Amino acid sequence: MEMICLKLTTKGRYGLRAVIDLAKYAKNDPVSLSDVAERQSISISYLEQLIAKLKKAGIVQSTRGAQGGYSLAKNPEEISVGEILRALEGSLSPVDCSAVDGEGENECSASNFCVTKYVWKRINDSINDTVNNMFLSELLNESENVKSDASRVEPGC
Amino acid sequence: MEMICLKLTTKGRYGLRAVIDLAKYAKNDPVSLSDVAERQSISISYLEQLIAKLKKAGIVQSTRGAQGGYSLAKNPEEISVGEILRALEGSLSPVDCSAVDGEGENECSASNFCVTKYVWKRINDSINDTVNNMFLSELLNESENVKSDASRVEPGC
DNA sequence: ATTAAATCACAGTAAATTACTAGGAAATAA
DNA sequence: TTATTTCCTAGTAATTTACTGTGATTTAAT
Repeated sequence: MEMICLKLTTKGRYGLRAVIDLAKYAKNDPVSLSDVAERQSISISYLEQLIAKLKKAGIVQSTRGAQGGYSLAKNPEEISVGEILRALEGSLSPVDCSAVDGEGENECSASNFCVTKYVWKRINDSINDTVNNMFLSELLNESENVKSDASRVEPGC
Repeated sequence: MEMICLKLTTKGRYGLRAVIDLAKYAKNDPVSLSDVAERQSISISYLEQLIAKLKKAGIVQSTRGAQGGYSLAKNPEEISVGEILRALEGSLSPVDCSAVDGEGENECSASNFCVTKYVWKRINDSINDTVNNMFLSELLNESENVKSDASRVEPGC
């Protein structure tokens, strides 16, 4: 299984905000990226690139043309934070040693085994356990516990 | 409490290898950085910068002059992977929103609360739980379960 | 049919970060 | 005194990030 890459870049941060925005505003009709961009203070061009990754991963769906836009492709309880971040950030491990995911191909040979691999694997596992078990629905609930528009954020958050 | 930054850079990767190297080879006398550098295939200049961070953090100690070098400043069971990585990588959170560590100063105001903060906090907590509870002694044990020199690694691992 | 609104695709680019290298000063054992 | 070592600071090439720009394609509304 693929692993996510941290520290998170704007791809992951902005992209997650965009997904949350869609979950809140695209319940009936799709919403245009310009709407999302304005609400989230992200440029449309950049958002386009992020949403393309999300679409490719089957997280959002699009309708083209006027009055078109984007909406979620699945129910919020079926979308994990893990799949969102992986779609946006790519499949990089904290370190680029494929031994970490146990696929064995480029794995360090037994005669040259790395202890540090053990560390990266433990870190990876804990990150993935966390994000694969957090679902968009949980975030929406969290945001409703707060009075104001929880999808609006300070720059950098 | 400070949080570590992932994806890990060469600072964290090389630095952890250097600490493991010291744990294995500097049991009696300090070992010089040139020895560590050769064993680990890392340039001395670069290692000097990394070891300076480790010294500042109280993880290693130095003896200057000829026949000098470095050794651990504490017992392996007292040195967590978390403190090693934080010393090397700095205090960055996955995202640069200080609300994550709960210090409150730059915290997003309640009227502008971010849901995403909740996500970063959960990720941070899981990473830190993991690395703060892994100790150098555990890595040394792991490495002894493998026949060959476990502190030698492939480049990139 | 035309137009306006939207997705889609791809190329380029300034700024920041990473991963080093270089040069030398200071300390100390032999 | 000399060789060996830590210590300190500055510089720099390569890479990555975080965008912007241009334009084609699709479609609803008029």
